[in-house]
Amino acid sequence: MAVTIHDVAKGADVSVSTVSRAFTMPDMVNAATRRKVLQVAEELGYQPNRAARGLVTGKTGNIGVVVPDVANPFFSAMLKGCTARAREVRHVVFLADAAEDPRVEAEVVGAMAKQVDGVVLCSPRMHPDHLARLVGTTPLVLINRDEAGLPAVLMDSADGARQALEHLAALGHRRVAHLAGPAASWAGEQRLVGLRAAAPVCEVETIELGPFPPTFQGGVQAADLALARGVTAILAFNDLMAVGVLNRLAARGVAVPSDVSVVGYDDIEMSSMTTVPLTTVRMPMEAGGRAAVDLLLDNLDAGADPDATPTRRWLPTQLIVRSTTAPPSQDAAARALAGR
Amino acid sequence: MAVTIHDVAKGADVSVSTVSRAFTMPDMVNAATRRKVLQVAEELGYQPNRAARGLVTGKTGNIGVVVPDVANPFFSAMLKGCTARAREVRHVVFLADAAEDPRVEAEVVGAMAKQVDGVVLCSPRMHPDHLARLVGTTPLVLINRDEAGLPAVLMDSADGARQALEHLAALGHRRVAHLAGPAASWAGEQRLVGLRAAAPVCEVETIELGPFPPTFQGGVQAADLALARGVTAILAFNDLMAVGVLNRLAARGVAVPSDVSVVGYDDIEMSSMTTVPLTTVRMPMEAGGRAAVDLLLDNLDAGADPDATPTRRWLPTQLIVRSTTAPPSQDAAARALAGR
DNA sequence: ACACTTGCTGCAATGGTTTGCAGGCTGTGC
DNA sequence: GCACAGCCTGCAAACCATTGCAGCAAGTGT
Repeated sequence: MAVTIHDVAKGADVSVSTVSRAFTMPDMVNAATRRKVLQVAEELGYQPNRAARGLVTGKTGNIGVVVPDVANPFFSAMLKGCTARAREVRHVVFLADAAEDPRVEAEVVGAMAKQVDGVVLCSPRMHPDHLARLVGTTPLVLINRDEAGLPAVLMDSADGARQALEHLAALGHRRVAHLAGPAASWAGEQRLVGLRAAAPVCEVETIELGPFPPTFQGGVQAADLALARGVTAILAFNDLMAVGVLNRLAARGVAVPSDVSVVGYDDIEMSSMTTVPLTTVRMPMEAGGRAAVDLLLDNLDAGADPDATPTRRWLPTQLIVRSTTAPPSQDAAARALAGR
Repeated sequence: MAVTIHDVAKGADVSVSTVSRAFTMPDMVNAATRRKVLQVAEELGYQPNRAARGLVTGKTGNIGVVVPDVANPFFSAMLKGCTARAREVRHVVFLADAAEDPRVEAEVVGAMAKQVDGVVLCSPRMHPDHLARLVGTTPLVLINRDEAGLPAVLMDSADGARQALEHLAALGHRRVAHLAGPAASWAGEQRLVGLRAAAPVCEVETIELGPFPPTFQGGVQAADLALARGVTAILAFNDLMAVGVLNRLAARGVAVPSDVSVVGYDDIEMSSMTTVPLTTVRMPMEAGGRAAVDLLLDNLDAGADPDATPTRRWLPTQLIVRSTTAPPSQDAAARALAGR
């Protein structure tokens, strides 16, 4: 049924080798022959079977991507970057959704390992030991996790935290809550180190709350706790949580940004669509996806070359100031000062 | 590097045939032998190369999924359904993002055709002719598009429109705007037919506006047009647009739902997170993805069996009433009656 | 003791592609 | 007219797994 290289060979009256070369090493075949082959291939709608190629060359032209949850806008944006870049370099992507389960993460890379040239692991939650067992199975690139000798694309979350805190400090906030996400999150850790480093120099007191689930509901839940600590500003683990905070605040009648300022992380699409658009630290999600496939491919080319191997690629983050941050009102500031 | 069936065979001191059978036809091999083989395989971390299997059996255990845009929550939910179901039936998915470009759609299915058992096309925008050319290349299943003899999973958008309109009519609305999405959308057409059928029986006058881009901005833009026509309710093509409408309405100081009611379609996550939660027609996106892979697999099993082939699978839609719909205020109703 | 069935196992062919090697043809320089 | 180089091209092996067929040993029935 499907048209193979043999059909093309027959049609162009050459051997399969020639057809193969016409595609993969064009200047080794006579121009006229090549034209003929390509034309026949076109007519027949022939496309080489990458799987078969993979068997012999070890390079399939496929790359795998594993995400904890495709439906999470943070990861779907990242995935978008991966697919877009992959297409540009004529690769195809294998996708696996780990359903937020660390065990399936390991399992799925096993399932695709043989069919891909390498795998991009987006914010893997899996245990370091499991990760270690995967090394050697297939080339790996991590996004937002820094482990052993593995190449990784890292977003400068710590610096993002600094930017956010400086912004709040400049507005006059002196007491701000930080809502942590999942305990196992590398990005979360980074934010904490950034925050702790910046707090003294900004002269602001930070109240660390959490961990909370990094969801809308997590934000709703956290908002009340933050409020109880009498802060004038809230730094949420991500935009989803920030939106939850916003909602809860509105429900309780506290005005944003006059009573309380709110800052998120990520800058997902939704952030600019809220009734009062969200100030947030933009994470370069799509760029991260692109960078990861580039890194993967670079490492593949480098081959066994020992000194050209694993690298980290740092991507900058940037504070996007919108409308949920402003100087605290007199009242709010006073209450915060009272430390209530 | 990678461990092959030969390594296992050597390790277990049997032939490759036996190893192969131990995996694919377990009861054809002696229990003791099988145990040994499986154990060695486990130790070595062996996983069969599905690509190689595909070459000889014609069944790779991979399925392809093509979406117009992974970052669109509607499609990422659908994709989630596909990956989840695929995993349950021990398949792996190939993903392609067509970047909303009808031409890439065709191209990418070509690129994966040989490596997958079949392809799920989510709301393909491509021209019927191109679609026709793809048939025969590889088994296909459509989601939200009804074409020629192709198997498809269809969501009952028309009925959703009816539900929405009946709801509004019952609340007392007599003049409602419908904001159309992209002209080429099958779902969009369906909604219109549902709407036009329901309007007379509900005794409501519908104002058809559009097409608009199915985005937040599209909604912002459309809101003013709808307002100018003096309607008391707005039916938006999807939730993204509905949120845009909500935003614009808020900006212009018109109260939702007292002045104007708003209804969306899809029920993406965001819909329940808006300051006033959105009433919307839920589309079973994840279920649609799951149904599509089931349909694909069923058709594959049916094989060439001619009467067991293409089918349509209809999925119901359901109105989710939240807080953006209510009876129109006296004022609003009067203005609408005046037809302004 | 014999023929026959049953249950396992191995051999070898198969699938689509790439690639090292060798062979053929043409052209060049003397 | 000859040797030699340079282009092209084809042959055949290799990659990893599956599967029809045949072989072999043990068990069954008489």
